[in-house]
Amino acid sequence: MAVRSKGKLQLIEAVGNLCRRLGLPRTVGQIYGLLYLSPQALSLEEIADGLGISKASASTGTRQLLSLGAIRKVWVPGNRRDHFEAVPEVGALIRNAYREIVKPYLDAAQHRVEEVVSTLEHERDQQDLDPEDFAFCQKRLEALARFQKNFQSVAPLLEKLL
Amino acid sequence: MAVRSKGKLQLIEAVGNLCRRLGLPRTVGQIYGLLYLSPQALSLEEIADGLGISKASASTGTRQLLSLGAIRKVWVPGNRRDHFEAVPEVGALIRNAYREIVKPYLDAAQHRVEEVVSTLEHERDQQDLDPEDFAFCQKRLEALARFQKNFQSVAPLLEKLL
DNA sequence: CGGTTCGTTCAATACGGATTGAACAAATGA
DNA sequence: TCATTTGTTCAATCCGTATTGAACGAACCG
Repeated sequence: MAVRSKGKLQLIEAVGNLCRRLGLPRTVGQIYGLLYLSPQALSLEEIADGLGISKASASTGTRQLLSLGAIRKVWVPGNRRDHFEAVPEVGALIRNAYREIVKPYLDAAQHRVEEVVSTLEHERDQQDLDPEDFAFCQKRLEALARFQKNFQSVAPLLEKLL
Repeated sequence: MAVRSKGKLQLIEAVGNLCRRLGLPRTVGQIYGLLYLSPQALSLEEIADGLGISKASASTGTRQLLSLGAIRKVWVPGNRRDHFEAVPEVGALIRNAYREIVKPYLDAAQHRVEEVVSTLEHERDQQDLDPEDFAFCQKRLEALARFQKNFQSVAPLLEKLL
């Protein structure tokens, strides 16, 4: 049965839009919003009906949310279906997302900048890159690496504060 | 003339991908990457040629970057064309983006949560929402508002550290 | 004034990824 | 064992938006 409450729909829509901004499917946010305001755990079918989306979307959406640690699968006695409930600690979710997604990305980025520098060095040695041009790029890339390093050093503190 | 250096292309691609993740057009990131590693300011046509994109894309892309404060328009003596250079202080760019984009969004979100609560109160009063259900939602939304408030209070500190 | 050179705008297209329907697999119960 | 319920997978579709070509306007030059 579709969600009737106008207020709940407002929140569901808002979380959906937030997820879209963050590069996640809108349905993922909608599912989390629905569960966040649901006193009982909901089955896949209840989620799909509640939001007016397909069972397939509900299935993939819940799986993404599970892998993000944003929802939990709970067992409802006397019921074969899977049921889901929201993990309501939003701060913990963000900390986790940082550790699992942002942090690894930043580490990879650091490495990528180093690769670029060594590629440029190689090109300079092969006379494929003007030395002056190289010097300029090196300066810029070093500044970038400095920034990244500084960012990574304050990140743990930041993680605590959330 | 298209960019030849493999190293520069690596960085251009990386910044393009980063922008895509952030919900910005890939070309915007590519333009910034190109300018970030360019000793001289470049004209629109040089940007378009260098990246193999259309003049139209270069035009809209530079405008977005200008509005973000990520590039500057510079005047090159004896040349009618507009020229662009990167603002290389990445930290300042991020701080600015936070102030201009993230902060306003968070403020609006705070307000939106309050709206949801009042909508739900109204629905409860109209017997459209079960009182127990309402109480649960209220609890959840209050927790959410608390989190937002806490986040906004540490944000200024965070801004300093970057 | 024409004729060029530039930059912007906008309707049309292209593209990536979200969403879905249908087929499938797994588990349950008669 | 077969029928039913439930969840997943995947190719096909849909949709939003990035990108483009072409037309336009503005500034400049002879």
